[in-house]
Amino acid sequence: MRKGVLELCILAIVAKQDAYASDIITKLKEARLIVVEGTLYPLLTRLKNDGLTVYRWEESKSGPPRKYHQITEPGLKALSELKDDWQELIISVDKILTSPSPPGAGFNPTL
Amino acid sequence: MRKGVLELCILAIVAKQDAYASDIITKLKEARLIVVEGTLYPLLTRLKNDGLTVYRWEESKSGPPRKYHQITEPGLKALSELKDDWQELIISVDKILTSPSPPGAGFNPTL
DNA sequence: TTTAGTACTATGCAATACATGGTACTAAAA
DNA sequence: TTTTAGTACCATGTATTGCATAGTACTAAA
Repeated sequence: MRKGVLELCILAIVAKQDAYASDIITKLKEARLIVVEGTLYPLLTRLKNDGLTVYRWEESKSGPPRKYHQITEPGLKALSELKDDWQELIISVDKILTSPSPPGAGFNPTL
Repeated sequence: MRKGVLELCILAIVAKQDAYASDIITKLKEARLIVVEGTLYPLLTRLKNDGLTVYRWEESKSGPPRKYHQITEPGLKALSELKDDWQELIISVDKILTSPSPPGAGFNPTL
């Protein structure tokens, strides 16, 4: 139901600019979404295996080479669909949370 | 991360009025959230085991007795916290989706 | 007596997110 | 030179969540 929110965020990030894992974690953290390596790496592998992203290696002056992830055409399409799903979920939950209480509800002498 | 959206919806529904399983499925469906029995019953059991709801049996004229679920004080507290979490998640995802692209992003001659 | 409708329950599976630990490269400190 | 710290990628196991499937049990109508 609420499947793929993290996927949505990561696709959105790499759609804006190619990024490697630490980049992505930093950007998620800036939005107060705490994600750790153990979550992110398998997810990036999944996105690649599904053809939604590709990557290239780039050397770094301060450590091992970096895997820069880049979105593909199918990735852009998936991103668009995930955005729509997300908006629909927000609307659905909002309906539940704001729907009016029927008369008499909330009176629970036995609680 | 996005843990407990269904839990939020179900707590919100029973907080408004005591309900049994088919009631809840109907109300979720009205908000375009499709949930089946196999998902709902274990979740209702979990809520009860966590002390967030209690239930009472009521006889029915058309079938077996119904288990009416009712929210408890801890349940109301949990509902309030889940609502806050949900709002924060919406804000976080929105930040990711609307954050500005850095200069040069989107120019990918190798894609 | 059988069939249909309603409602609750049990079991197993797949996906998601996390914890944990490991590998490997660079550069600075001992 | 060797050790330590920092950066970055990867693998494995586990808990939770949600779903599929199948089964049980009660009532009422055919």
